[in-house]
This record gives sequence, C-alpha cells and structure tokens, in this order.
Amino acid sequence: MKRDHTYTIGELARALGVPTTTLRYYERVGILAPEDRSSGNYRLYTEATLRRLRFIRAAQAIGFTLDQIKTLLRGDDSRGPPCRVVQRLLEERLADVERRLKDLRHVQRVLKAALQKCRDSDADGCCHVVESLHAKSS
Amino acid sequence: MKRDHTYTIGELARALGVPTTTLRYYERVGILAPEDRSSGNYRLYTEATLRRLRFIRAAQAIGFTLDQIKTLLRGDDSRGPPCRVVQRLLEERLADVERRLKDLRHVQRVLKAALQKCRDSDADGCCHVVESLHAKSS
DNA sequence: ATCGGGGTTGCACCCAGGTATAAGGTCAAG
DNA sequence: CTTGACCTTATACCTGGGTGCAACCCCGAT
Repeated sequence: MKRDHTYTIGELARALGVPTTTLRYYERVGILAPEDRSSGNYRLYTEATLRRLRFIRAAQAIGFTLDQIKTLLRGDDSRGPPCRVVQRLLEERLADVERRLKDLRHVQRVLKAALQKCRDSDADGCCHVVESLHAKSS
Repeated sequence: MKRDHTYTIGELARALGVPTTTLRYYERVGILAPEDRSSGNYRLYTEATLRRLRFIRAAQAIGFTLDQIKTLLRGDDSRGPPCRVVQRLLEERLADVERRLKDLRHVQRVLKAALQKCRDSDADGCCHVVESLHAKSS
C-alpha cells in the first residue's frame, strides 16, 4: 500500500483526463478540495481525492448534477449516512432516466416518420417537414 | 377560410401556451417575426405565424436547437428548398437521439444495479453507492 | 541566473434559451 | 377621463458546468 502519495493538480488532472481548470472549479463550488497545500502553495491531492474525483465523474456520466453529487458524497463523508436521501436520489434519477427514455423513443418515431416522408417525396419539392413534425408529447 | 385574422402577442401566446416574453425573444434571435405592427405599434401576427410557431415548438420538443429550426424553416420559406440540408439535419438528429437512447439505457442499468445494492445492504451502513457507480460509457 | 513548464489568484466570459425589471405608451370599459 | 389590462422598449440577469485571460509565483535543469 502506497501511503502518503500526493498529486499536484496537473498530475491529478492527467490521471483522470480532467482539465486543471475544472479541478479548481470543483474546489470553488465546494465539491472537491485538495487535502493540503505544499510549501509553495500548490494544491496537494491524495489517493482519497483521486477516488472521490473518479466518483464525481462517474456520477456526472450518470446524469447527476454536481449538487446532487455533493449529497451523494455527504453520505460517504459522514458515516451514519443519509442513506435514505441517497436512495431517493438514485430513485429520482432512475425515474428521470426512464421518462427521458420514453420521450426519446417517441422522438425517434417522429423523426423516422419525417425522414420517411422526406424520402418518399424525393422528386417533388420534398421536405414537407414542416407539416410532418407533430410531436404531441415532449 | 378566415382570412386576415391577426393576433396580438398575448393572443398568440395564449393560443400556444408560450409566454409573450419568449415570443419577443424569438423575434430578437430572428426566428419568428410579427407580420406587421398596429397603429399603436403592437406586434400583429397572422395564421401563418401561428403555424410557424407551432412548428418551432414541435421541433424544439424533438430536440432541435433554434438555429437548426431556422434552417429547417428556410427550406419552407424559400421554396427551391435546401432539402438535402433538411434531410441531413433530420438524420443527424435521429443519430443523436439513438446515441442518447443507448447511453440512457446504460445509465438505467447502472442505476438499477446501484439501487439493488443499496436495498440489499439494508441493515448495515448501506449506501456503498460510491463504489457501485461504475459507468464506463457516458 | 535564467528559462520553461508547472503552479497561483481573481475576474470575465461562454453557451442556450430564456426570465426579470423598469419606465413608459395604448386601448376598451365603466 | 380614469382605471386596468395589455402592449412597448432597453437592459440586466439566470442556470450549469465550465473556459480564458492577465499577472504573478515556484521549481528543477541547464
């Protein structure tokens, strides 16, 4: 086990392919602080920060906002976790995703129909798109 | 056929459930202009504007940006349409939607797995969410 | 000692699609 | 002829997740 290994901001950035500016931004919005500062006032990060950052990026990919991710992480920081809160967040996100899936499937159908129309009326003026986009739901 | 019927901005807004401010915004960005002005300098819209607005909202619901919608509408305005352009826009949008569907299905799986884990480890500390979110793709 | 490639700060700006506010003009009904 | 609902303009601001810039500091190699 490597103990005490620290990263500068650039090293952390390279490790996860995140711009350094973004890491400073994360600090500004209070989601990812460096563990310490070097003698020369450089930010110093540890393995723990690395894991935290990895989680943040994964959660972002899932569609959580940084604010929500903060909440998810609070459950990690202060054990005696607001597990309920975390679970609710997951459930809400899942519900969102499923709504979104439904909507997108609808959109997919509409687009396919529009394209079909477009291709059918190839020769003539074509593109009666204006008439053919009738999405009833969002 | 009702000819010449005009709408004030408020009437148009009510007709489609769009705030008047948004209609003025649409004018600013050059996507929906009033046909004329009244003696008192009120914006006057016609049936044609109404149809155009309906299209705009439908296209937005499909996920097109206002810029893209402008392009779609250019094919409507100046006949001798850039039909190819319109078709390409539809195809690109469809491809986007399908990518997004794929991503969301992945997200759905990850969330379900995380929730399952959360529910399994009900009694203990619970919420090993931090470990369980491993979305490899966006 | 100096040079290049790090790092630090603060502040402004980007995107899209609006929303808010202020200060005033118009119009129909009572 | 006033009241109230509606309209006009201009300008600034909002959200989220950053990006860009200026001006300066730090550190290791030459």
